[in-house]
Amino acid sequence: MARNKHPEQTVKLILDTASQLFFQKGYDRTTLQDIIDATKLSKGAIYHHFASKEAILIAVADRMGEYNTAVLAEVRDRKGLTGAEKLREMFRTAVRLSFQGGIVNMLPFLIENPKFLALQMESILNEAAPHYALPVLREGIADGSIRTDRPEELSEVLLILSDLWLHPILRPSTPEQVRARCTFFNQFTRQYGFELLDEDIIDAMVEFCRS
Amino acid sequence: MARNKHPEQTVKLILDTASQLFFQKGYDRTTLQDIIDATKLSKGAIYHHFASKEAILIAVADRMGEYNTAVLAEVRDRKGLTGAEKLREMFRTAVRLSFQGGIVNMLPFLIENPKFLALQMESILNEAAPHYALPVLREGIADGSIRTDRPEELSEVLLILSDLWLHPILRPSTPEQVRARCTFFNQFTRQYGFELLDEDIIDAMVEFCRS
DNA sequence: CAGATACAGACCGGCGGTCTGTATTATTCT
DNA sequence: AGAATAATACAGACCGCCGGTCTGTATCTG
Repeated sequence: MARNKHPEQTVKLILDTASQLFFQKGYDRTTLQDIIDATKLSKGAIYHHFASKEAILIAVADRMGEYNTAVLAEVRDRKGLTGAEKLREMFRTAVRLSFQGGIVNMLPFLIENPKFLALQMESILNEAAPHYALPVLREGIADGSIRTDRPEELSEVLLILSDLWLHPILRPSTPEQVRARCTFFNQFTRQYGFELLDEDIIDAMVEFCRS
Repeated sequence: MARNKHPEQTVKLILDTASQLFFQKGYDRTTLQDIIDATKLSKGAIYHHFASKEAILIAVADRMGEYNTAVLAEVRDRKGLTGAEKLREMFRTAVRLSFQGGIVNMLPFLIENPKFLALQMESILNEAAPHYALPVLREGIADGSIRTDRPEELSEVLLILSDLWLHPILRPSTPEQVRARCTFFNQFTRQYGFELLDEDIIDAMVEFCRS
């Protein structure tokens, strides 16, 4: 085939295959030849759709990010919930997302490939915090379910702590450590009038650590 | 010269040159040829002292870490200070270290080279928190200058927040943002009975952001 | 004088990336 | 409508360079 009628399918194939390989072996250890072999495409095909190997990585990250933010946006725009309730729901879905299917398999990937860690920090501070957590915090302040005079900073700290500290994916932890961190996190948020982690989520995180 | 009487000097030369290059161009973009050109050594010499390019990076990181922890250990073991005072002193020296001479030049380096970011997170959670912040926190609890029932978690959160969130080095920030974050951070620690950032440090951070 | 040490530098496989070629589709012109 | 032309979607040979190895050699130590 020389001119495909549906090049988007080829792009999707490349992205799917590449992300799988990145997860398995890490970005550095995945060569273009690996992607070529797995997709049975040619080097020309891949470089026709992507400018570089790193462009593939960024596209993979973007696609993941878009899915996550779409889910978060849905919660943010839901009606009939207080700010605190929305925030709780966001955390629930974020944890659920990360555990089933999605980010779970990234364990070795994230560790092996710090480039992603940096991208994630960037997306936390430039996307998730200002566009998703912050408006919900503001709602919570308005409806009285959240108390703080610095929502901007609180939104950043909440996400930094949950993603980089609390989330057990990033490092090996014992169940006790996970529980202790969750308790501390709840103590922290209680200061602002709300609590995000209930027993269900904590159990899910603990359970994940066992495996 | 074929057999040097002081090979340690060669190692130091490699480490000094490499760290400088890593800072300037980032690890990935620094080639072994760059190091060879700058040191005027041969490839054989470098691979005689280091097993790989990454081994050089790790050695550079280790050397920096050793210097930092030595300074922190000195504060930790000082006599005649309360726990809260020691913690404050640790933060002061950490900021001072990072601004004058040391980590300042790492700005593009850390951003360009996420491998270091991962190493830093590891060292925060495995070294700095348990061995330096935690004992000081315990002292503070004993002498009444710090109040918390979860010193382990607090030590981790303090360092995560200060290093990855508060520290302006990692991302561009306006003076207002820096001040707001510092205020939030002080509000946070006040909850545990102490305050870490005084006007001097905040001014130093703001000043740094201008340049 | 016999290792062991501290280099020097040619050499190599493989990597990311480029470049040219070609088949197929879309567009334009008459 | 249909031929000419351009643009697209690949294929795959090719290239420069990079990290790493390997052999050779001069100097020091025991």
